[in-house]
Amino acid sequence: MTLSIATWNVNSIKARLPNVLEWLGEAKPDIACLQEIKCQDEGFPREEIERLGYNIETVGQKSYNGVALLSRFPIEEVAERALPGGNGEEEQARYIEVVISAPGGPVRVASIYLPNGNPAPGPKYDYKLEWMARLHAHAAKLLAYEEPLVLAGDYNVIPRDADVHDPAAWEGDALTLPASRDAFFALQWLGLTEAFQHLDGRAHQYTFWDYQAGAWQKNNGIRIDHLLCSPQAADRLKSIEIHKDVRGKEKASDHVPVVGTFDL
DNA sequence: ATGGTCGACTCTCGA
Repeated sequence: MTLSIATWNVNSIKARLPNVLEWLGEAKPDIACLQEIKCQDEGFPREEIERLGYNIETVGQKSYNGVALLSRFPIEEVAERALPGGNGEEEQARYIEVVISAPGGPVRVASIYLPNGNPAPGPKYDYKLEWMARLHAHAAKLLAYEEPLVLAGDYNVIPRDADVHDPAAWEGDALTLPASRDAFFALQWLGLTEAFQHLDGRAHQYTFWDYQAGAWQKNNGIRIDHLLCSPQAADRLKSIEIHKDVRGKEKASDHVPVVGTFDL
């Protein structure tokens, strides 16, 4: 039994609905983690997506951020609607974690929109690092369950120089700063496996191309959308694919889907 | 080439 889990920063679900429906219809992921839905829960186009056979949970926010989780299989529990460890009130909509009743057994999946952090240094960068520290603490707790777990999303971290077209152009950016990379690798040292590097690892395989300056046409991209897997998920990971062609469509998001398949 | 991309929204910010 194969289970496919995708992540895609759609950059507004309303602006992207035709693209999202087309892609879901073709790729047919079992589970899809969406980021930057940029709408409140009541504004999410549920019916159109439910019609394709998905159960839906959202954590929305007006104008900015917002995450969603789509699943062909029942969502038996919404474990978290925010990343634990925050101080509540000004919480941004960047995290949802669910337990899905997949045919091969339960799988815990989170849709993650990690703060961008620019400009760095500054309060936005501090918030990014604080958020990553909270994610580290929460992931440590989840790993103790020793269950299949996939933390999928826009991490806003370029792991290696090989994951950016021009490392010099990104020097000093919050997506490549050593503290950002250190925090990202600290998640892996906990025991999480980054699916792309584990199975593929090729240089210059990107998941984001800026709208500006002809970045897509010049293939000036970066790889910032990742699947992090617990040992119980990584052991069953069979493939990882970046759906690059999606970036070339009309009205494309600046990110493309990344899809992992598992024998689960 | 005196602009340069998009999306949400009140007009300017975030990415």
